[in-house]
Amino acid sequence: MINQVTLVGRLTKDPELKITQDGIAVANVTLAVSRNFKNSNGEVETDFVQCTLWRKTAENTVQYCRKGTIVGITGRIQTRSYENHEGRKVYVTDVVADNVRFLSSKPQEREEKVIAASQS
Amino acid sequence: MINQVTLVGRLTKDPELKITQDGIAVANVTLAVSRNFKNSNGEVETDFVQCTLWRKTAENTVQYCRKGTIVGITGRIQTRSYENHEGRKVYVTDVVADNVRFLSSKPQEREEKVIAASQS
Amino acid sequence: MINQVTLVGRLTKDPELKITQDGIAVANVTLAVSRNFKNSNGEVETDFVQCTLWRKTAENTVQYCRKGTIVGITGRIQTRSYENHEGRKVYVTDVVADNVRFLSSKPQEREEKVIAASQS
Amino acid sequence: MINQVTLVGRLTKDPELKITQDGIAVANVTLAVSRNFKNSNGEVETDFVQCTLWRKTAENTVQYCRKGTIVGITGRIQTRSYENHEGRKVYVTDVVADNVRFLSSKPQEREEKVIAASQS
DNA sequence: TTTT
DNA sequence: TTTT
Repeated sequence: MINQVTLVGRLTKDPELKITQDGIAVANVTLAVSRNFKNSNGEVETDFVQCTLWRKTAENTVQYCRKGTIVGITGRIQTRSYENHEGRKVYVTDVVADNVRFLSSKPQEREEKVIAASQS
Repeated sequence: MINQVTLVGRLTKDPELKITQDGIAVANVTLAVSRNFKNSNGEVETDFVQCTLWRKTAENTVQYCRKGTIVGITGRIQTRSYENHEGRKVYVTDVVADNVRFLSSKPQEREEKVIAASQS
Repeated sequence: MINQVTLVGRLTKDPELKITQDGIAVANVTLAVSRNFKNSNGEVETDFVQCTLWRKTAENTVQYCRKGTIVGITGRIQTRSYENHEGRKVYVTDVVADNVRFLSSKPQEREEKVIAASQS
Repeated sequence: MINQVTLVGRLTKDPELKITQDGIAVANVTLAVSRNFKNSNGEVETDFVQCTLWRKTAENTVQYCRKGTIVGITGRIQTRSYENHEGRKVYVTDVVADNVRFLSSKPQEREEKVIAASQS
């Protein structure tokens, strides 16, 4: 069967690396994907799509991308469920990336931004 | 920006037509998409993906498809949010179809199944 | 950058396995993909798309598929060029598969068909 | 059946508008799509994919894009055939776009470049 | 809440 | 919880 997703959009935040209990690198990012048509109010709507990146893909994205970077992601849709603190089953759907491409010109390094911030 | 999904899988239920307050036909279906590799326990895992179909697409799917029909869907991922009865914001993610293709041999009509059931 | 193709269609012929000079298995197949709208003459048009399968993917397809089998292929578009016998450069475009899924019910074995043919 | 292509790459030339005999706008462009892995010589290979754009899509692309612009195209693969001047059948495969997105920062206007050229 |  |  086929489950294939292609996204191009902007990162809504600086991506952050987490490490699972098994020592595997992960990053959860959300992509802002603006549509190319306007709704009845003349506004461009944008979809916000959650994505999960693993290992090298996560590490590279955290290293090379920032809030606002345009990124191309291919992967598949996945729904996981867990029990919340009230014992209710909660469903979470996201795109598990198998590939991430960096499409916008190299963003500022974090260091530079920190310096810039400390000077303003 | 790009937000493009292609799915091929089986309907987990007979699809049902609903009509919105504005008189528009909708159907919510879920697709069982088995992966083509096995997990560490040697089992084929399957992803369950929720899809929303509108108008003619909804009507045709309800008319021609049944539980188990193999269906190809193209569309885009969308996340909506609403407040649940406890006033908490709940996020729901699904695929809004722009096209549905019927890929398995014509399934039994509902009538036939009712007859078959009443005879067994 | 992104180069991603998803096809679902029928094999136009029984697939055949070839072996390259380096001993690698290949199969060249063409997929008949009918469109889901009619042209101005009320006919459903169909696109014929050439695909190249390598190694295990080629072997499995040759083993499990026949003319008419519905198959889902994901891959990328590639253009190769070569000089023909007249020294003219010829360009050939096809889809290099990274994945093939078998979507139609198991087709007849070749042996069975041979037997059937010899009995008719 | 399904025939779906997603490309992100750079235009190899300034796109040009042509008008068919029926008065319809067309543009033929080719996209340079670099792969994200290296071949055995350590080089990044790039695929060159021909695309055909129609009407508004053609007009907008010619107006807003230049050689080098990063562009996202969705569409379907199509093979046409024609007889060449020697009476031989020639097959041409390209991607017929149903959507084009402009992904790189606004490129220079053609006028500006002409001015710049005339001043250097 | 899951399909063959 | 949202990006330019």
